[in-house]
Amino acid sequence: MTDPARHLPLSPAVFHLLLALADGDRHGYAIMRDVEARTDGVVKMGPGMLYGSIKRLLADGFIEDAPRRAHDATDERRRYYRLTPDGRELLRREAARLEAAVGLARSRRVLPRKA
Amino acid sequence: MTDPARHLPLSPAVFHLLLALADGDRHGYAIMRDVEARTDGVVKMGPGMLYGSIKRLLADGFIEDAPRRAHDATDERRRYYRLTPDGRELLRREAARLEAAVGLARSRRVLPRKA
DNA sequence: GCTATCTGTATCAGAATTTGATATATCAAC
DNA sequence: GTTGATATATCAAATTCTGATACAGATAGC
Repeated sequence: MTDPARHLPLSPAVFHLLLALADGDRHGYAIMRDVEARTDGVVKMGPGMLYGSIKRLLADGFIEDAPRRAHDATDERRRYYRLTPDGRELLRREAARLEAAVGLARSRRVLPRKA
Repeated sequence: MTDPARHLPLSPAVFHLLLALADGDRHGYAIMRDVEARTDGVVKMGPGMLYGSIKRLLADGFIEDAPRRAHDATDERRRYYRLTPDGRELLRREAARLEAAVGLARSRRVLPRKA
């Protein structure tokens, strides 16, 4: 298993890329749309960022190719990806790190105290 | 005022750099120690990252030089920084973004539901 | 006094990442 | 059949990050 700590912290783009795969396999373009929609356009995913990050995550074993889903055999072009167990663990750790960062921001009064 | 949205999202290092200044002025080396301590070493701040980011943040008006504090006039070398109002706003927005990202992670079951 | 280590600021070259454009092709709608 | 959205992919240039280096004052131990 690739040591996850060496890959932390993740860039915002990579975090959201992995997060887009957390609740089901997606192809590249769908990842891109998901990320921009869920972050209200704050995190932008051009094709360079998208396929560059995918290539690296594949090489590091955090995502892998997923078999084409039956219900959209319509579009031949699509290439689907899924999280590996390592990828899910990496994402979980990064999410925990972000949670801690938010807690720090709260304790330093950058964010209001939680209701 | 520099449009804050253009600078979001922040890199983890820059976020923690600003956060280190949120509860009081600090000099470079103290920022470095604060960041590494508060993130348990996950976010590493070498001198390149530190002074490179400081230079950019000064140029963009998110931090500024602070007058030397009276109680440590002992060390002549130190150069203190403080957040500008824009810097504080930028930090607040980034913290809000992280909070939203954590919420997303929770809704996708990457993190357990909040106790 | 001497020396080692820590503190402190700063820059630089090389590596890695990100941006933005470009290329190519399929698909859906009209 | 033409347009625009979908889809994957690569590339050069810009930016950012890493790790080393440099320099010097402070501190602690011997």
